[in-house]
Amino acid sequence: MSYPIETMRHSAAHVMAAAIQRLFSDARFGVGPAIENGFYYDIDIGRALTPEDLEAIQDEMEKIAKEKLPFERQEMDIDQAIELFEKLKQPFKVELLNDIKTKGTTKLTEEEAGDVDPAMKGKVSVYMTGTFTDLCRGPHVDNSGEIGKFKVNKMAGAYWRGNENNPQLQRVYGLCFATKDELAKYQDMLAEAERRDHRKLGVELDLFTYSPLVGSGLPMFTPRGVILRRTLEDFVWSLMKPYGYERVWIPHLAKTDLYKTSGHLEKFHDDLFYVSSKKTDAQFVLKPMNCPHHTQIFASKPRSYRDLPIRYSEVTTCYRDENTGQLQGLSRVRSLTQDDAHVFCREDQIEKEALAIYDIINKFYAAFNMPLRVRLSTHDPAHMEKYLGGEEVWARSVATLKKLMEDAGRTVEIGLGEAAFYGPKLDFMATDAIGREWQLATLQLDFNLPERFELEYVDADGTRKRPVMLHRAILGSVERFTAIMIEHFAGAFPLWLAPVQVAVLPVADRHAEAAKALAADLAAADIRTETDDSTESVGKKIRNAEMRKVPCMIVFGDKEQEGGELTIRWRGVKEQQTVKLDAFVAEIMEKIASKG
RNA sequence: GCCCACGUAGCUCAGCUGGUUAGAGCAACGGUUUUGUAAACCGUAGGUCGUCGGUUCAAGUCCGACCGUGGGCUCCA
Repeated sequence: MSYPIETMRHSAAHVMAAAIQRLFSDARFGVGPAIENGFYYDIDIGRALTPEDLEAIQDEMEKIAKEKLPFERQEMDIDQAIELFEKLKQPFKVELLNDIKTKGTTKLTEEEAGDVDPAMKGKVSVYMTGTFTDLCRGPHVDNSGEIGKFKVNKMAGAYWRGNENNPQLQRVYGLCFATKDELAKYQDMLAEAERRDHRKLGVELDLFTYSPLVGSGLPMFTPRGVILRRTLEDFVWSLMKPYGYERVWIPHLAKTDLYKTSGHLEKFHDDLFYVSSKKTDAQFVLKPMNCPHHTQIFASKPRSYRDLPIRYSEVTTCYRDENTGQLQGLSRVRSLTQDDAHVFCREDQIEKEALAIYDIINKFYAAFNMPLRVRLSTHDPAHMEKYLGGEEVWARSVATLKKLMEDAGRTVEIGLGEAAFYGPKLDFMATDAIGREWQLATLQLDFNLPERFELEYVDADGTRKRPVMLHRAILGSVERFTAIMIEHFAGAFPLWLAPVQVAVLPVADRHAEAAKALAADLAAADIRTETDDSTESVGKKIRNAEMRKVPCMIVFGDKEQEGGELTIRWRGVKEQQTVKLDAFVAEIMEKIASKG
């Protein structure tokens, strides 16, 4: 008999709870759902779990699986269940039952409720696995032997019901798959992800660094890392420029008044860095985003309908005071650089502008071989009170975005009611080389900021109208994107991105001078070149270049110095190639131009 | 911010239950070698064991605070 994987994973959570109960008889249980790739259970055993405990839990689970204990369902009145779980000393379960009794659901928000089975009104179901009894809606597998292959793999603190005012429980995670192969494949993927970890490769390849004196979450980029960043930025700019984008520049500080007007102060006040002045009473903040500044450039003079669209772009750093515990390598930082742009346009221009942005996004991700998935977050027509602007404008904008994606031949997932109050948006999810998906590019319509800042243009009929604002990012945050690229390529960047593109390796001292001259020639053609004139063997120089993942090596000895041909070794390829300098430069230039 | 784990040379790691001058490999530096496709050989230097405080005759090792890093705190009976 085969079951849906979610059923197996959820059942595995029960089996784990049963194992934990055998090992720690006074354990109190929170909730234990199936999750992506496995399951977890929140527990409280009065002390911290150790890695040895996790192994013991895994062993006990395997025993229970062998015992093939049946999952037995029993239905009872809620009061009866409360009595049962009080007797079992399970206060968290009793709390859930009281919720069901008063609210009919354990869901935390109203929106999630409403899937209550009418046949179960006033009643709940309880599942028993051996001596372990759990409040559970089910369904489950028949017996504990049918939970597939599993591995208890990590633990972490988690607040009861996700609220930091509640007691903190320990969350024990497990992986669970139907077959051994699938579990092994997933574990391999995790191992591969670890091998590619940008934090590790960032140090090895000398791309970025941190300092405790500068502060956590504030990465600094080394010369090599900056080449990577700049190359990405330049590429995006080359795609944007033909569409009439212009560059602007804004300071990294602003008075709090700016964010009072935009509404961000109220919304993000805990996440801002405050800066005070001893010379004035004004209170400043480090900018957490750029849109408010950009509106002020737009507002700096009267605008005609003929001026629109106005497209401001800027690659600039923002600062957000994230919880220190949430910082993570380059992916979650306190100083993040956005490749930001804002388009101010008339409503009838939305389509054309959105199409241009889509084109830029599409071309950009194609260059990385990263497939895209698109999600359109829309308004909920039944609750227009939640949104700014009339339903007509919303319906038109959503239809425009939707049509755009359909014309482009993309299937769009619709997130009904998931739009921000100020406008609908398109999010683009890119899949990396090991199958992980990242939300990167985004395109958002904004009816709110033009309103708040009272932006206007004079229309053809002489009346003042409000422009629509489009926010868009292609790579999101440069830091996060760099991290994803490092992992996507496992540090082995293609030629056009590689910080060092060609390494010239002189065979002996007597070749060093000519080798350097060759390197200078290549550098003159804008090829990033380094010469390794250390007194090491050729084998060692090749090994070093391979370890630094330099895409192209030129071994330069007597042959090359006398004949006019170069000996080329491409990264990871044993066979060498012999070419003339001109042909080599042409080949490299061609590869760089085609993003090879 | 909260919970848990971790922090020994630039990097990767040893250092047993607290007990003499804290070790190794790679990297760096010096010398010899002048090398032809993934590691030549010899030597030198480099650490207030994250920081500060405490316990002890004695602390890298135990305790506390702070700093930093990692896992998680969204997945709902």
